[in-house]
Amino acid sequence: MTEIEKISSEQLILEAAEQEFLTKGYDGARTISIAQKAGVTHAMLHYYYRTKRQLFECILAKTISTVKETMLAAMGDPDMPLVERLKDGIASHFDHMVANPLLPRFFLNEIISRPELYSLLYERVASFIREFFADLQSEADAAAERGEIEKIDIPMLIISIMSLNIFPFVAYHFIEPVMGTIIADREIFLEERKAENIELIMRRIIKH
Amino acid sequence: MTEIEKISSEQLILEAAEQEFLTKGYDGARTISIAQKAGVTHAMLHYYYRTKRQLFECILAKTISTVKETMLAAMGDPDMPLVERLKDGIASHFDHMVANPLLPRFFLNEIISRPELYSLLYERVASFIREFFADLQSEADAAAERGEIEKIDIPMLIISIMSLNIFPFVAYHFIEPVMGTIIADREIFLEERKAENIELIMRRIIKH
DNA sequence: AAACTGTTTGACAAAATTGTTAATAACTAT
DNA sequence: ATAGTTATTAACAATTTTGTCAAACAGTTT
Repeated sequence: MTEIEKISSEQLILEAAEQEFLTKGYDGARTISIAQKAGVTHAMLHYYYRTKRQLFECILAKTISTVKETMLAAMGDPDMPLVERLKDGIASHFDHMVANPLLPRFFLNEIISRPELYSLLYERVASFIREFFADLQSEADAAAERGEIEKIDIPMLIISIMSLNIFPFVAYHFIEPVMGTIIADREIFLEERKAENIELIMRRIIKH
Repeated sequence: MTEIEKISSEQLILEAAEQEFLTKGYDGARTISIAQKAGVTHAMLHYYYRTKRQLFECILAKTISTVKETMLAAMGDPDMPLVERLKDGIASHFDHMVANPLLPRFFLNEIISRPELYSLLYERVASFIREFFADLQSEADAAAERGEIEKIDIPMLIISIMSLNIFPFVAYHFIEPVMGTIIADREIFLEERKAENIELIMRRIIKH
C-alpha cells in the first residue's frame, strides 16, 4: 500500500474554492465549477459548507489573516534604525506579494467594496495602524531634524510603498504583454522590481 | 415651455449601465438594477441593447477609448526635453485618473481577465508602445551619457509611474479610512499625491 | 381620423445558478 | 456480521436572472 495522501473532500472543496474565488471573485465564481475542480458533485459543497456565501466566508477568513501577516511583516523591526527598517519592511512586504500574488486584487475587490465587512475589519486594526504611523513619523521627524533624511510625510510614504509593491501584482496580466521581453523570466523581473521599489523610496527620503 | 432636455431612454440606460458596470463589474451587475436606475422597465434594456452582453460591449468601447486617450496624454510631448516630458506626462496621466476614478479598477478587472479581449486590444497598440519605449529609452540613454540623469530602464520607470498614479484610485476605499484625517479633503489630497508622484520619479532619475 | 412608426409595458418563458432531499454507499466500532 | 455514523450521489426544487412577446401607447404623416 503506497503512501497515498487521501485528502478529504472537505479540504479539496476548500482549495478549489480558494482558486475560484481568488481568480473570479464572489460574483464570478460558480459553485458547480468549484465542485468540478474538487472532483465531487456540487451537493457535497452544500453538505460541508451549507451555502456559497459560507464557503466564501471561509476563504475570506484565510485571506484576512494572510493580509494581517503581510501588514505585520511590512511594519518591520521597530528596533532597527528608520532607513534600515523601511528597506526591510518594503522587501518583506514585496515577498509576501510574491508568495500570494492573487491576494491583492481579491482583497481590493471583495473586501473593500463591501463597507460592512471592511469597516468591521478596519476598526480592529485602526488604533494599531495609527500608533505605527505616529511612531514612524516621530522617528522620521527626529532623523530629519538631525539632517539624516528629508522631512517626510509618513502616510504619503506608505501610500507610495503600497502603490509600488502592490500594483505590479494587481496589473500583472496587463504589464506582462506590454513589457514582453523584459518580463520573460518572472523570477528575475520580480527581484529587479523589488530592488527598484526600495531604490525609489530610498532616493525619496535621503538628502541630496 | 421650459428648456426640459428630454433625455432618451436609450441614453438613460447607457448611463445607468456605465455606473453599474464600473462599480460592480460584469458579473455583479444586474440588468434589473440598471433599468431601475434608468427609470424604465428592464424590457427596454433588451429593446435597445438586445442582451446584457451587448450593453456591456457598449460601455467597454467607451472605456477603451478613454484608456487610449489617457495613454496618449501620458506619453507627453515628444518635442519637450525628456525630464519635462516626463513631468508633463505623469501629471496628465494623473489628471485623467482623477477625471475617471472608476476606470482603473474596471479596466484591470474586466479587460485584462479576458484574454481574448485583451490580446485583441493589445495587438493594436503593441507596435505603437514599443516605438514609444524605444524612443524614450534612446533619449534617456543620451541624457545619461551626457551625465544629466541616471542611467534608467524605461519599462521599469513606466511601471513605477503607473503604480504610483493608478494604485491610489484602485485602492481609494482602502486608503481613505486608514489615512483618515490626511484625506479629509479629497481635492487637496489628490493634488499632493500628484506632486508626490512626480517628486518620486524625478528623484529617481536625477543625478545626485 | 386612419394608417404608420417607434416606444413602453406587464406578463411570461427560458436559462442559469443555488440549494434540498431521500436513497445509497462507505466506513467504524461494537 | 451488524448497527450506527458519515460521506456521496442523482434527481429535484427554488430562486434568481436574463430574455421574449403581444398588446397598448404616443407621436407623425397622410
